[in-house]
This record gives sequence, C-alpha cells and structure tokens, in this order.
Amino acid sequence: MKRGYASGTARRERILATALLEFAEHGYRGTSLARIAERAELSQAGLLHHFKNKELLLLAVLDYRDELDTRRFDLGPTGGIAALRALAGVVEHNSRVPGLVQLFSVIGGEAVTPGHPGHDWARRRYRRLRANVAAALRRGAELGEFRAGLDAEAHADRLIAMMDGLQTQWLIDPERIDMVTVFNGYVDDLIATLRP
Amino acid sequence: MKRGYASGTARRERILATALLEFAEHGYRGTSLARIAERAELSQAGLLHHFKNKELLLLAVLDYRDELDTRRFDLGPTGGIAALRALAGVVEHNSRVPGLVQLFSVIGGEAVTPGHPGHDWARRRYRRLRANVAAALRRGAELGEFRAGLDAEAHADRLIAMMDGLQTQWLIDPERIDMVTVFNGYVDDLIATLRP
DNA sequence: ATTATCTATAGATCTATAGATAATGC
DNA sequence: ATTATCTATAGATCTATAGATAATGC
Repeated sequence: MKRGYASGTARRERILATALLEFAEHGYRGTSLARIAERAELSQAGLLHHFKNKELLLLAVLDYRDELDTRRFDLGPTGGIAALRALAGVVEHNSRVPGLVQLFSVIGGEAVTPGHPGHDWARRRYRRLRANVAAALRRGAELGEFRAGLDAEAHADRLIAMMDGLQTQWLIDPERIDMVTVFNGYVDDLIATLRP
Repeated sequence: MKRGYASGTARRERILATALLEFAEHGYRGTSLARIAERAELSQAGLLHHFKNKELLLLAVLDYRDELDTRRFDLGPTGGIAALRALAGVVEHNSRVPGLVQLFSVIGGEAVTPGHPGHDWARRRYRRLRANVAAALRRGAELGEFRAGLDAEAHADRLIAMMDGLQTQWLIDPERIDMVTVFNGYVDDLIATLRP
C-alpha cells in the first residue's frame, strides 16, 4: 500500500484533469507531456514522476473518466422503458459537457487502430455497455413491456451506435443538430416498435 | 492550366494512395511525411514538391476519397425504400474495405476538434450526406411509400449516425458485431415505422 | 526512508526550406 | 522553361532518463 503523501495525491488529480482536457483537444498522439505539465504547473520530469510514461497517463485518464461514466450507464434493475429513458437522460447530460464527449470521440476514433494504447480499453468499454443495455432490454421483455424474442444485443448495439454517431455530428456542427431531440425520437420509435 | 508531366501525375496518385493508408492507420497527427515518402519510394523533400505541406496533403487525400465515396452516396432519383436499401448496400460494401472505413473513423474522430485541418471538410460532408438522404426520404413520402409529414432531416441524421456508430464498433471489435445485419435490422424497422 | 520536484540532457523525431542537378516536352 | 528529384540542414519539437535537492511523515 504505497499511497504517497497528500500533496502527491492532489497533484495527480490535477494532472489527470489537465491531461483529460489536452487529450480531448488534440488526441493521444497530438498531445505533448510538456504542455500538460505546463498547464498543471509542474515540470515535465515532475509529471513523469507521477505517471511514468505517456501511455500510462492516457490509460489513467480513461479509467478516471470511466469511473464516473460507468455509474451513469449502470442502468440498475429498472424496467426496459425506464432504461431507455435513462439512456436519453445520458444524452441530455452529455449535451451539457461537450469536453468529456469530445474525449471519447477523439480517443475512440484514434483507438480503432490496433496498437493504439486505448484500443483494449475501447473494446472492453463497448462490451460492457452492450451487456448493460441488452440486459435492460431483456428485463423489459420479461416485464411484458416489450415483445418476447426481441434481439436484445442488436438493439443494444444500435442504441450505442446512435449515441456515438449523433455525438460526432453534434461536435462537428453543434448548431445544425439537436442531438437530444433526435435521440429521443429514436427511443420513441423503438419503444413503439418493441411493443408486444 | 499548369498540369505537369505524366510522371508527376502518376507519382501524385501513388502518394495519395500511400498517404491514405498512413492517415487511416495513425491519424493526421500520428502520421509522418517521411514515412509516406518512404512507402511511396521517393524522398521526403520530393513529396513536398507535389504537396507543399502536410495539411494540403491530408485535404487532397480527403478529396480523393470523397470523389469515389460521394458517387456511392448519391442516391439518385430512386424511391425512398430503394434509397434505404442502397444505404444498406453502402454498409455492405464498407464491410469489405475496412481500410477506407478506418480513414473516415480516425480522421472523423480527430476532426471534431475545431482547428483540425479536416474540420471543415467533415462538416461539409455531413451536411451533404444529410441533404441527400433527407431528399430521398421526402421522395418516398411523395411516392406514398412513407407517411406524409415524416421528419426527413431527423431520420437522415439517425441513419448517418447509425452507420458511423456501427462502423466504430465494428472496427474496434470486428468479431463481435455483424455490422451489415445490425444495420439491415434498423432499415427494416424504419421502413415499418414510416409506413403510411 | 520514501516521496516529490527540479535541471539538464541524450537521442529521436518531424516539418519545411534552400539550393543543386537531371529529365521532360513545347 | 518547367517540372521532378535529391541531399543537406535549420529549427522545433518530443519522450524519457540521470542525478541532485528538498520536503514529508513514520
């Protein structure tokens, strides 16, 4: 249990928060440790004392975000319709934090390349999201909200794809698209389609 | 009309093809001109004779791909249902050219950042795609295939988001997801929903 | 003793330009 | 004359390590 001193913990927190902004802005490869260090007000070597290389820093940032994000996506033991509305709530929340959404878009885009340090992280993340959403849909079928025999995995993949795809469009051209309304429209149509 | 010699035209073509692969693999910021030059078998300075800086090279690659891609997305004066099936055909085609899909995913991800050289290109591209798809849906409504009063723009945004989002999942975890089938399922559900 | 920092620096890049030489085609 | 190439290089990075000094807390 080598925890470190209090000042170190605070510093690490500050580095993570700063690194998140930089990675979100410039991606993994476009971000420099020197710039993160400068914005976190310590030397570049000082930064590397806390995170011993760039790759570990990125992974730490992703985990750091995941903690909060996973909680939000953990749909809990609600019904299927409530879970879909909760997803719409996630989109609504995301529309108020473009910086975080951008982190996932930029890193997620880069991470499609095998060999990118975030590749495995992204794969695990999608698998977990899919499992959560599919489970909620299946619960909906058991509760009689949705027709039995629905393809829960396929619908989960589509829901996640829709969220990601709309986010990209929104980040590139925020005035053009009303992400929240468009996603809500999808959820409404889906609920109608899945009705028993 | 300063066109250049034949050897130059061929060389430029080769550079573009090589650069496309590199940008698709490492993104804009992760790609080096030296590596492109090496794979295109000329010196790095020789490359910069044809494209005078890195940004112009990326834009040339994007235009180069767009030419082919736009034709594929130009849904022509078909009916609405035929247009949706054509989109499914695009997805089917994409599933056979992961390299190209990866270019758009990687560059598209990076390009959400204002200031990225591909940002304007991406915005124009989405606007054009949306206009094409929405027009086809409206034609479908006029032909009586779809109910009148459908929100053509919102459905276009969703179709494009679905394509992009599924592509990302597929690139990250190709064995897990059957992109073609999952997209076809969306199109089927959509046709049912839009029936008059 | 462990942890937190710093300065200095090695060693690799990377982009873009300068300036020379050779090939092409009007 | 224009175009296509090349070598050489300036000038900026960038990551990571070595090694020293200071602060912390058992």
